[in-house]
This record gives sequence, structure tokens and C-alpha cells, in this order.
Amino acid sequence: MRRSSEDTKAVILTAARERFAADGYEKATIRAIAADAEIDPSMVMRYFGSKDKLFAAAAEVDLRLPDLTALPRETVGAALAAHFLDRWEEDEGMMILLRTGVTNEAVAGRMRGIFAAQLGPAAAALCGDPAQAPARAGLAASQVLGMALCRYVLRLPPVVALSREEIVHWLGPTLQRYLTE
Amino acid sequence: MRRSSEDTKAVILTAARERFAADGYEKATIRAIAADAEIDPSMVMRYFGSKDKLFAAAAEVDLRLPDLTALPRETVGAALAAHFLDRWEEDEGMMILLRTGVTNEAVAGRMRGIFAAQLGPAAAALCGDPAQAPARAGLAASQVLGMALCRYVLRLPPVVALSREEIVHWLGPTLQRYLTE
DNA sequence: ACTGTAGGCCAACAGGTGTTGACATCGCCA
DNA sequence: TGGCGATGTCAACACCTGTTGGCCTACAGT
Repeated sequence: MRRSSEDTKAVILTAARERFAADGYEKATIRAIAADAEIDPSMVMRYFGSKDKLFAAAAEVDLRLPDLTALPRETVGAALAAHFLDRWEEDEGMMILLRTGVTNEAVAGRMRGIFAAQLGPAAAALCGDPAQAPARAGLAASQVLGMALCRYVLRLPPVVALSREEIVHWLGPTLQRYLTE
Repeated sequence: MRRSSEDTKAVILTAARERFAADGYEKATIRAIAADAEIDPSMVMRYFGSKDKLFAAAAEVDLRLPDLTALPRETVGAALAAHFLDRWEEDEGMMILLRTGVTNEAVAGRMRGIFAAQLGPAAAALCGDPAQAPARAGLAASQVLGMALCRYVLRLPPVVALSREEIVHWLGPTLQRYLTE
């Protein structure tokens, strides 16, 4: 059966996102992605040019941070914790970035960019002293990424066993302190 | 010049640890490790049998946790934060495990084992309720590993800029709360 | 019905990987 | 001195990777 160009491109991109998220950059081969998409490997090249460009297309990520200044100030920590849990479970993009950023300097740079462009300003808006804002954003990132690492990537059993509410209950005050105290 | 068998084995292991720590499992090729050790790739095979076994030898890690119950109870958080900073900066083993555990299920399993065998008991000794101990150990791991990820692997600039004292100051209370409150 | 073109497949290339076996050479011991 | 095992080198293997170019084949426009 024949498909439209845009259709197959979308099919390839979906398969690529799944493979990159599950295996990381090196182990997610073009041949495996093509097999998942039930298509010839050469089609991937035709539509995306190279493996690098395919990855770039698959790794587009938006944190979708809500406007934290619009919330009651004492609830931002819990709100942030809940928001990140949602984002991690609904968007493979975070997993893709983490799995490959750890061994790929270019992707690590991309993560630094996302961090600086999205979490940095949010912290600056919350924190009174602008000089302290980057450090506080960094601290918050360390806790959020660490939880994602342990729960979704390394799958430490006690961390996987935690409910969404328990995580918000424990991480909320931590993030609250990092960002506002 | 001729070397003893044990000498070259040690040279290979040192080069392997550096490469695995810097590049992760896939990108650290046996040829590159051999070149660093100024030796033929086939020697690596002769002395370690396979790349997998070489990695297993290079990835031996001991957290060297101090006996937290011997410390004043209100200082365990800060002590743990300081201890982990030291371990990360003096031992490449942590970096090796993190860089490859993220995309290698066997190594992730090994990290789960280290966590359960070393951090778990420490949390159990500190926490009154044994049922809560694993969860608390997991929370502490998420903050410690997240800090290592942001500072040593992703190198987020504001996190790299933090001094040792600042990190202890910020993470100490967090770990204290996770483990004892 | 004919044809041009877009969508898809196949086979191959060049380079890199872990791994292996045959060969060389040094230094000790009889 | 002669020989032998340990130490090291070389070339090749089989496989897998990203990538390329040529070849089909179905369909839309005339």
C-alpha cells in the first residue's frame, strides 16, 4: 500500500523517538528504527538526511513550564514536582535527552540550553536576589533530574514504588526551599 | 622494554577506567583503550578475555559510606553530602557506572545492587520505621545522583560554579529530611 | 492509454568493531 | 649455549554501521 510522504515521515519519527528513548543514540540503529517503521533504511536517509538530523528532529523538547508566578507562592515547589512527573510520563523527549546527553557532548549542550532558557527565567522570577537565581535553578534541576534518573531510567525499585502523591509530598518542600527560601 | 604481566594488566585497567568514564561503554573502543595504554588491542583480550569482562573489572565500585549512626544525628545529611562529593571527585567508578548504566540494563542492575546493599542499610539504621527506609534511601539517592549528574556529567554552569561548601549547605538539609524526618 | 514522477526497495560500499590465531622476540633456567 | 615459556606484534576474520545509487512500481494528469 502506498502512503503519502508526510505520513511515512511521521511514522519514521515516531519509531525513532521510541528507539532513541529506549536505547540511546548509539544502540538505536537506523536499521532498527526502519524495521520498527516497517520501511527500508534508505527511506530514513531520504527523509531526514542523516542519523544526526533524525535525532535532532526526534529530540525536540519543550518543558512547558506553567507560569509559576501566577500560583500562590507557597505552592510552587509542589506544583513544579507534579508538573515534571507529568512531563516525564507523557513525553519521551525527556528520556531521549537524558539517555543520550550523558555520553554525547552536543546533546549535553542542548540540555544546558533548555535549562538556561526555560528553568532559569522561572527561578529568576521567583527568587528575590537575581544573583542567586541561577544557582537555585541548578539545585532544583538536580533534584528533578535525579528523581527522573532513579525512577524512569535506573528504575530503583523503592523509587518506582513511590506514588505520584508521595513524590510530590517529598520533593515539593525541597524544590520550594531551593527556589524561594 | 619488557613489562611484567601484572604491570601491563594494571596499565590497561587504568586506561580502560579513564576511557569508560569519559566516553561510556559503546564509544570507549578496545582499540582506543589499547592505544592509550600503548599496547596492542589483542593484549586486552589476552588479559581480560572480552570487552564485557574488562568493563566488569573497571567498574568495581565501593561507596565507602561512613557509619552514619556514629555521627550526631542532626549532622548526617551534611556528612552524606560531603562524602559523596569526595567520592565523585576521587573515584572514576561512579562516573563509569552513571555514564553506562543509563543505556545498559545490566549496568543499571548493578547500580540497583550497589544502592540496595550500601545505601539501603544505612537508611534503615537511621530511620525509625523499617517500612519507610527503602523509600527514604531512594529519595536520598535521587538527590545525590541528580547533583552528580548536573555537576559532573551534564556540567550545568551554575551547578559547576557552586562551591563544595555551598552544595553541602543546600543538600545537607534535604538529605537530613529524607533520611530522618 | 501513456507517461512522468513520487514513493519504495535492493544491493553494495567504505569504514569501524570485537575477536582470533599465527608469528616474532625477549629473558630466564638447565 | 640451547631451549622454552612468557610477553608482545601483525594481519585477518566476520559482523555491523551509516550511507549511496540504481532500479522497480503504482498512481495522477493529460
